[in-house]
Amino acid sequence: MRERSLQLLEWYDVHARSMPWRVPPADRKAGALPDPYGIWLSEVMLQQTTVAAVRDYWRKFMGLWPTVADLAAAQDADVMAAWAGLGYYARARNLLKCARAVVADHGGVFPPDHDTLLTLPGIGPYTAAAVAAIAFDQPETVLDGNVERVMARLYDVHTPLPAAKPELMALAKALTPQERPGDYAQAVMDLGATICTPKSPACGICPLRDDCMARIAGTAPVLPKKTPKKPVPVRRGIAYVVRRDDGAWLLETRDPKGLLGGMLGFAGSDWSDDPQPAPPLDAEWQQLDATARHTFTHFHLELTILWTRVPGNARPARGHFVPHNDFSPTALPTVMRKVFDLVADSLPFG
DNA sequence: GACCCGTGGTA
DNA sequence: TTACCAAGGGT
Repeated sequence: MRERSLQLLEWYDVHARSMPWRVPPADRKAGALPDPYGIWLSEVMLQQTTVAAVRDYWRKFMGLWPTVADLAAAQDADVMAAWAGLGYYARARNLLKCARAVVADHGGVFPPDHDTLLTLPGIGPYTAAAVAAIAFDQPETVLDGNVERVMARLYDVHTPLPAAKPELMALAKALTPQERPGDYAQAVMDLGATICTPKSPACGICPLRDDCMARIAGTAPVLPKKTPKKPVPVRRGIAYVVRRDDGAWLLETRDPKGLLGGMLGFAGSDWSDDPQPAPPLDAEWQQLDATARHTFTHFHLELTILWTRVPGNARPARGHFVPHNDFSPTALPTVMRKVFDLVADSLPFG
């Protein structure tokens, strides 16, 4: 067991990917550790999200809020706007809750142990282990999609996910070394991301190829097995775009719970098989030729766009007018950004 | 365990 | 174009 983890660490010493939040293996071996705040921020952003998508957001957040105390003191709307486009917006809401809990309950310092980290909002089993291992070099075992795949192949596990998780966790734990656990955690994930990939794994250049039971059995490309997913339905809806004569846009902050919770958006109907009209004010609505299409995790959405212009004395039943100069489309979640772009492309007042 | 929750890249 | 997939967490 120890042999395999050492092979992986030697591979990582040469092939570690460079990331803005990462301390390279040479520096860690010399005793350097990363800022726990930056590691926590990166791990939350990386939940179900690719490294490529995270890089710029991480830099932006570190520039706007360099410490956990800065983030804890930020306005909710500013954080949600900065997160716009990254998805899974409950992460941003929990990010703020967590930062404020660290300041209020832990003296503004991230706790180093797994069990205490686990009590914080937005930190689950994976992120608690990742922060403990990467930021504090604790011998915790991370189990993410990469590690699941590497373990399933290394030991030729055919039990489908997610039922296989306990088994894969036990295998991953047995492989975790006491030396350099932080580098080891990152090494397994780098291996999964670059060599032991979901499709067409590069077994020929894998540092664990001689030990890999799935490679020997020829089953690596079909592992890990997964229980089939349900088909995603199509839902429809109506988006109402209102432009006031002075250029202001009618927007609303969505309910903090549920889909796109806490994010800015245009007023709209429900999203369902048979959406009911729900205009935010009385007006002569014009239908846009184009339809906004967007796919969420569990359904496809087709949005009909109705637009209108209203005078300065208009009083909407829902939402609020945002002056043209205060409005930034980048603060919108992607589906609302698509609506905005279609309106801007089709109408003279874009 | 089941379900909800975004987005962009890739084949 | 469709379907899968990515450093998961909350309920």
